[in-house]
Amino acid sequence: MASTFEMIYQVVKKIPSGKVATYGQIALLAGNPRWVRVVGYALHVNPNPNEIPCFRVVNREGKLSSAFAFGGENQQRFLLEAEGVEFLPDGRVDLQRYLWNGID
DNA sequence: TTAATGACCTATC
DNA sequence: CGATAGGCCATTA
Repeated sequence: MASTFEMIYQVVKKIPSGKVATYGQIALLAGNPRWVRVVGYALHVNPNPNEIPCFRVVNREGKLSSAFAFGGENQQRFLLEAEGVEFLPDGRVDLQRYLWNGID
């Protein structure tokens, strides 16, 4: 079924390793830039956490939301660091270098 | 069917 | 520069 969630999941799964994407970027790549709310909701339900790396999805500041119920916020940082993503002293991801361009 | 909520973003004061 | 309000879409009650 080609629902909005499916496209969102597709984009999230398309995020290459060692890169991060913002909700707005995903929404834009999914088809509509106003799905930022839906993206958050889609990742909230997260039916396939093993296929959908929600830890690679960050907000506009490069930080993850407080409701990260995947295993803890440390888990997100740990996974991203394991992929080679650097973190700023503020606890945010260096979007300037690790933000996904939308191109594989 | 209407109303309310949400892992957001942008604009305005 | 910091905080507040509004808006968009889909899902749930």
